[in-house]
Amino acid sequence: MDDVADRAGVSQMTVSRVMNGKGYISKEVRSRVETAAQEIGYVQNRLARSLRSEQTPLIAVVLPTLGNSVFTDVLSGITDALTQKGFRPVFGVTEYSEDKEEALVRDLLSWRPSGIVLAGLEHSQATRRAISASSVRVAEIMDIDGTPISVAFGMSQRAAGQETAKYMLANGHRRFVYAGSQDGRDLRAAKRLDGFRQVLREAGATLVSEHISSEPSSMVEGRKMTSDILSRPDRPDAIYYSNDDLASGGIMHCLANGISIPDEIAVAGFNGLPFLDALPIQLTTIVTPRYEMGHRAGQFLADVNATSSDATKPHHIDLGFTLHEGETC
Amino acid sequence: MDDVADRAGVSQMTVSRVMNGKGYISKEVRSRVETAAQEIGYVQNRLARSLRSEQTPLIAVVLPTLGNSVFTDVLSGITDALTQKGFRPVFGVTEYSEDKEEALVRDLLSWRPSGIVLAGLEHSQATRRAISASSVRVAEIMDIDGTPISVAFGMSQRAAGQETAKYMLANGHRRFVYAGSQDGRDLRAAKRLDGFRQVLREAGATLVSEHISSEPSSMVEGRKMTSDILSRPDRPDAIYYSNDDLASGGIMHCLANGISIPDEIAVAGFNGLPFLDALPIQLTTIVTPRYEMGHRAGQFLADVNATSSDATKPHHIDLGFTLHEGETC
DNA sequence: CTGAAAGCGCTAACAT
DNA sequence: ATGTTAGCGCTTTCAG
Repeated sequence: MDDVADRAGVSQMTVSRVMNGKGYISKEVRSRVETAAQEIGYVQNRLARSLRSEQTPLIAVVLPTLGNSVFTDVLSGITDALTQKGFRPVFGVTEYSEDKEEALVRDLLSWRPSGIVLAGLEHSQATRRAISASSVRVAEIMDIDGTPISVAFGMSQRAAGQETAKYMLANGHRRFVYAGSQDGRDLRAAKRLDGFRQVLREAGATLVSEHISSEPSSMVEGRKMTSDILSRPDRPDAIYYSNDDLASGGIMHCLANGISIPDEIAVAGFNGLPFLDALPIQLTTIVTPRYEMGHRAGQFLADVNATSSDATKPHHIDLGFTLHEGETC
Repeated sequence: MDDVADRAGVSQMTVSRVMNGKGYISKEVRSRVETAAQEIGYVQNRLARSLRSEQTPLIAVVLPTLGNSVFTDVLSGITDALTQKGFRPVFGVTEYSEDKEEALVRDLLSWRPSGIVLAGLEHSQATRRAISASSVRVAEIMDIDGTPISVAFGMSQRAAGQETAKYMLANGHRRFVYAGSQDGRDLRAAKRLDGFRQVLREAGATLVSEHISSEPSSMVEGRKMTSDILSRPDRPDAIYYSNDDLASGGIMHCLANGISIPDEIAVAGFNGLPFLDALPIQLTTIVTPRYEMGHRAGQFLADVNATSSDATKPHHIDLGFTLHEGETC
């Protein structure tokens, strides 16, 4: 900056003001400084700026995985919202581990980000402490069943499970199987299953069994699991999958083996991923506002005007979901 | 840090050494410092650290989009490699625009990252200048057809197109249609098409037409395009899609309309996405090392031992690809 | 409208 | 094995 100042014949402070568009600068000086900066290829050092000004345009983003399009959709929403306001996401993945989340949060907080995005509402005590000690603004996403640290942008996972169960029951199905993945480490899937179970119980229907694969969810895994489920003696009349990937794998299994859906077996998924529209048969699923959850969280954190240390008490913003009836139930 | 030092009864410098595990510290002092830090909930300020030490564990990542699983796979590879070595990705998306890439690179460079990942080999003059002026280490990914700035981890897009064409020709197809998306802004898809065309020309086969949708690629879009293509009078006997999303949409169209593949129409894609394995029919495609390209690039940039300002001249590392024959040709 | 001085929190370099 | 000094590049604050 000194070099630019020398070259433009002004003080370093004036250069700073020009670069940041702050304070009044005569047009003449401004253009001289801009030219000088251009000429020597000056690039601001944001580390210094952020250190001194005690604020960074950085938002920490902590997600369970990048291997599931659900989170890349969310990340996409966050990124778009942030980019628009000149913020940058800096992020890490937890692989669904609370310990890793804790370490990551601690590390990311050392960059003094002005905000942090967390997935879900369940975090270790230490994570919560670290966050509240740092006074970053927090946005939790995906879930609203529980108490947020500050603001949660999400939907009720439990209600999604309930609504799916109700719809399947309404269509006459009585004997169910649940198919999930990730060893059940996905807490939100667990909440959906919980809601699903509850409605079944109240209706006197049967949840024959719960299949939880240890693999990450994928179409291939869904196809495999479905093959297993359908080859057992206690064949159900409907399968509730923890998400669309698994469910569409199930559809593929049936398609490939001439099993008629929903006559021989009904299936339902969760998420409402775009590719479902391309399948030969429309999957019954819950459409979730993935991009929007990320986008809203990003907007919230990038909003400079919002009260910094929210005096408002923890609350959630329900972005809802819709049941896509489809043809598989 | 001063507070920690006071509490532990040592100098600030000692705290610094403990926090960073540098230099010799007696066990006694170390534990005193660690306790003190714990007690007051001390969190390093990496801005200050990076400013003073003139190095950051930050890697800038610039990708065209997050809306295509190809790039999220790559990002996943990058993230894994970086995380392992204590680096953090900070990133942005260009939406396939060179101008946005330029602005993004400039902005990200202001964080003084120690490395930057760029997609493809084509960048504006200004982008190249900004990068070379900053002395960050650069890794380009995806493509190797061209001259990298420094090191490229990728595969030959052109060769992929050529190999696909050869395989399809070998299977007796003669009249082709190409189906692409993104308004052709995807330069790598363009290179594949180029290789494809060339082989066709040499073999005297016909490229009946090229359909380029303005939408981002997706299964739904692929299904739509296929429907269009097959309803025209000059029906081809094979379709080469710019990627698997489009191609599997084509498969879905055929499946839903009782069109037999490859008898009535042959199809081929590109990428070898995992979900293909779940489809009722195996798509002929090129399997690309997406995660690996990201991972290798990440490892390279996070490798502290590597020569900083590579004296070595620009080169590429060919991670190759494999043709998955499948059943659709 | 512009400038001078001070200092953000840390670590490199040099003591001891 | 630990301490002292200086300064990274910027912005805050106060002057004019």
